[in-house]
Amino acid sequence: MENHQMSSYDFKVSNNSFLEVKKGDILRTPNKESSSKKSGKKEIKKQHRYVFQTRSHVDILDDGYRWRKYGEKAVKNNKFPRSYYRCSYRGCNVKKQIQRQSMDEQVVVTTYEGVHIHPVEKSTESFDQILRNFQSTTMSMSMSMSNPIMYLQQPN
DNA sequence: CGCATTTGACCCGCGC
DNA sequence: GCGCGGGTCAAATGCG
Repeated sequence: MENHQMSSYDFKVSNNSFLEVKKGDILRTPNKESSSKKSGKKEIKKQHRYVFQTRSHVDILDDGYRWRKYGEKAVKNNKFPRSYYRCSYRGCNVKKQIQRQSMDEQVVVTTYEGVHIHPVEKSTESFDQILRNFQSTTMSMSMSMSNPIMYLQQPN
């Protein structure tokens, strides 16, 4: 269908759904570098941002970390609300937002923001494996391509 | 009883 | 300056 470059990975998931992973662009601080204004308030800038586009009927994907939901807001162009999660570990400011596409109810966009400062609590069956694979691949890809897109799908 | 979720209010940046 | 869209807070509630 799409004319994107796609790499196929086999991904074992408990469900019968296949995963379609899309790498978002790494957004860093634009022109503003938080010079003055409120000092000691929000020093945290967006460092890493991974955008996962998952095709599944469940929005909650267990990646091994414990998340605490802290908000939910509806976005303008989508009929489904967006959920905001945060890592429960103290000091770990990793955020995560989950949004379902209105066009395709099955498509769930998961956005990770930041890096964890602690190891994974639970042993994820395959998600952390795919995550690892995904990260290493996209890192090398992002250097050459500005818009790396990957598709992961599970064969039945 | 401790922790996660819920949900409306609040807040902030931006465009008009 | 105000309204809007998006992000976060926090009190109440729920649940194991």
